[in-house]
Amino acid sequence: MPTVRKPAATARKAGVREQSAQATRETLLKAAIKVFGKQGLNGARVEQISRAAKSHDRMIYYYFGSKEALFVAVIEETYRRFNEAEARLALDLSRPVQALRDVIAFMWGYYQKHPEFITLLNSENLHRGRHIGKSSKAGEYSSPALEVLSRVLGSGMDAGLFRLGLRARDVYLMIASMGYFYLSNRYTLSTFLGETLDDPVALAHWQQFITDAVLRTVLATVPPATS
Amino acid sequence: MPTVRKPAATARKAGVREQSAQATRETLLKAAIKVFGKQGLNGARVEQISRAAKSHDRMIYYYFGSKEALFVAVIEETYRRFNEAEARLALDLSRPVQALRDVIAFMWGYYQKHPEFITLLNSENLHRGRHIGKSSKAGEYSSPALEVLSRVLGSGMDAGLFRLGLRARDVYLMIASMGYFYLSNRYTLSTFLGETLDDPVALAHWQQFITDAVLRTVLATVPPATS
Amino acid sequence: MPTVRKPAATARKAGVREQSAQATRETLLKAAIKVFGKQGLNGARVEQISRAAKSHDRMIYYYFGSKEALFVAVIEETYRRFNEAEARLALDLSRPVQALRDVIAFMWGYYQKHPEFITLLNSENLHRGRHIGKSSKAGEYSSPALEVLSRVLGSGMDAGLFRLGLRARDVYLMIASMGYFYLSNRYTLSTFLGETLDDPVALAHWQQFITDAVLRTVLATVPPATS
Amino acid sequence: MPTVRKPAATARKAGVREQSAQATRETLLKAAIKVFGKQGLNGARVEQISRAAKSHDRMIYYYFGSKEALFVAVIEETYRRFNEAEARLALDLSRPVQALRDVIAFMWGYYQKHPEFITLLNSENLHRGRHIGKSSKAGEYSSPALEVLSRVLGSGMDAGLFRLGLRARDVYLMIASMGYFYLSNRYTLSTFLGETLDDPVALAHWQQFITDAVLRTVLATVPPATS
DNA sequence: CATGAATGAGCTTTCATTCAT
DNA sequence: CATGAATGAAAGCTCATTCAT
Repeated sequence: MPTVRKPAATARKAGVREQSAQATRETLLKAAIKVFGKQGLNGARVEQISRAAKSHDRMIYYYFGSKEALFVAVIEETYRRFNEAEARLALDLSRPVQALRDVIAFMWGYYQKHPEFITLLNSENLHRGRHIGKSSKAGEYSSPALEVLSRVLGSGMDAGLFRLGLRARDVYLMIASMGYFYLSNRYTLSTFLGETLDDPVALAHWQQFITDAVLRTVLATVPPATS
Repeated sequence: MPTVRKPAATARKAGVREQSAQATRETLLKAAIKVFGKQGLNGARVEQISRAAKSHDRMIYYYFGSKEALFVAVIEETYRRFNEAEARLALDLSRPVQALRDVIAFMWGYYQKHPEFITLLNSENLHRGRHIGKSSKAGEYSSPALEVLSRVLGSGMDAGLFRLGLRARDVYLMIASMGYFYLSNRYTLSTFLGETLDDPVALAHWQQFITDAVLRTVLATVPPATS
Repeated sequence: MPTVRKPAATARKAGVREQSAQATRETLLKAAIKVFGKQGLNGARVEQISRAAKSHDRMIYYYFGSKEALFVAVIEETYRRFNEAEARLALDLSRPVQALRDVIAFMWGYYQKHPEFITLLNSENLHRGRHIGKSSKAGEYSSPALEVLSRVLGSGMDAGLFRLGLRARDVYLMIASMGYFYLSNRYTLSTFLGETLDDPVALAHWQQFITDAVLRTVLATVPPATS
Repeated sequence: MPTVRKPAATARKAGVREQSAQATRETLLKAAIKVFGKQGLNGARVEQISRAAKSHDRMIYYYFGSKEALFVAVIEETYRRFNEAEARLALDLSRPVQALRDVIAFMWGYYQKHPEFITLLNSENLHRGRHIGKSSKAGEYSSPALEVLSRVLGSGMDAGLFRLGLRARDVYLMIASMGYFYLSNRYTLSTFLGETLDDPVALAHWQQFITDAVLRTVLATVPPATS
């Protein structure tokens, strides 16, 4: 079993060495996110990553132990970032409809800005979640957004705006589905639909449609036609 | 540059030989669908495929020219099957709501019965649609369902049941999204949501939710609470 | 799991291909015996072997699957050869003492002519017999010599020459010990004893001593001093 | 060329530092004996040793200069211990037969209690005694037991018990062979003989056999059957 | 004295592909 | 048409060793 170094947390002084060690590890991790996030686990090459980090293959094994372990670290970091971003989402619960629109906009935006997130999740699902399973942090991944969404829905129900009995999980999945799928599958969809999905107009239209669909699903009273 | 043989073209007599050749080709293709459909393009091994087909690596090169070309053939065949299945879908246009339910049930069912379809599309999208692009049959892939769905929506609108201005494409994407994403990402979602998505109850619930959401999005008049 | 080719035993005609394939496999095996037999499992390099066989690393994996599997094949082959040689040993059971001398001479000679045998056994014992354990032919390794020796001893006992109650196993071990140890450990022994063990005189003396010791151990009546 | 530090030589004050330095060196050496003694020179990993010593790779280079040099030190120390143990052997020369039995028992016991001794010697012989040759202490390795044994034999001869003309070296080699070989090769022998060699009964039997064989080889008059 | 970080050479192994009949 | 043998490039990984404090 390879020895994996976790940069010394116990170091008395945060000297130059530790900093640079941390830096190496982090540079590698960032490079790995980029490369894995473009090519998936299988497609990525260790050397590609180490080169992108201006380091050496060897360092990946020094800090992470194996390509797979690095991938696990990448998945963890990616989730962490996503959760962090979700946690930063400031919602005005007193205006449930707007809050819901904001959640949709956030997720749609996040997927667009972080294509590596999509690729990594696809790669991980190709492997049937094997690496998340291995992760010791698996428990911490549950979405803070779920809770927030739950509060949004609750406040909407209290206000009589949203229909009762809705589960945050379902609404969350709906929002995620519609955004994720569109972006993840845009290349085959392009061929299938015979049109571009990438241009700003198409993207805006789809955000509008998601929003519309979610609101119609959630609202107690049908809104008048929006488009 | 490898010479790719299309058996039918060169065979002198349409005899036993050609048949067995066709059979070999088809066995290889089927095996390739299975293997690519489980591991993706990168994860699949040429030998795995030839062994699954009880044939030899060499035959893959004989019939298809390269691993990638085989993958293209697999994608083509997979699309063909999907379109064929969609084409077989018999809808009663006089009952638009039921027809819509049937479309949803069909797609949800198809994804479930054909996990290789999902994996293949994911793999193809990972490669930004490179292989579909290479395919000469790219034009034939557009969904017959789209057209059917278009007619369903039209008939629903005519009957005053569905709201006007709906695009079949959007509704199709919505249905596809919600089914595909759920199944494709079930492993990471399981961790994320902290619950199983695979059991019959969960699956039935989600079909119900999709149906509900689509109907609410499409219907001119809000239905009373369904669940 | 790598696919290992066993050269087609089912080939109708032993054509050039099969012959050359067999040849490649055998050349690799012979080279492996030489290299493993000089450096042990750990010390040997795959490339060393393939180069010695004027073949390629790849071929080792083609025919044997892994370095370890090749080592297993080497151990098997080495045992096979040893057993074969033992089996060829023609003993005159009517002259038990001479027969015993012949067994001793044979084993002492075999160890000297086959230093790789010693090195391989040492390497295998370093690994606690792991590879022999893996071998499917493990059962076939028991020495034919044991049986022959058993008959020699029996006939000697019947003739009243050898003392009763002797076990062939013990005598065999004694002969093997004294020959094997001397040759296997000659380098450290040289230092330890401060003399050369390799020269013909020393070798002949030791054979004489082994013979003497074994006979004294075995004979019912003490022979007169031999040296 | 690495600078090898002999702590005692450079230490200014024979204070705490030197002691702890000596301690580190010794801990490393002990760990090295263990690891080399289990895996041989090739199989052992520098990191394994430093970890077993709760020290660092670097320290091995600091104190010994290289892995090989450490191995030399290990061989030296191992020989030293063996000689020391032999030297402690108290023999009653007035009872030559018993003294001989004691020598046999000692060596058989030592091999059993010190499997690392066997592995190290095997490893060293695999390398044709290269490291002992490098050792500056090579001269000191000759066995004190040889001399003792010589005296035992002499006194036995004087008493008319042992036959004349016996060389201590030969008897020593005989005793060593039969003990060492049995233990060193027990794994392959197990397979070869189809029986366990490790259990107490088998071990006791073999000690008995060695003793018997040695005595028969040495005694002037045949003893009556012992077993 | 001690230590974490870094390194490059080289190891075993894998893979898609082509050769030779 | 089919097949076993062969191949080279490169992948992931390991190791003893040295650097920089």
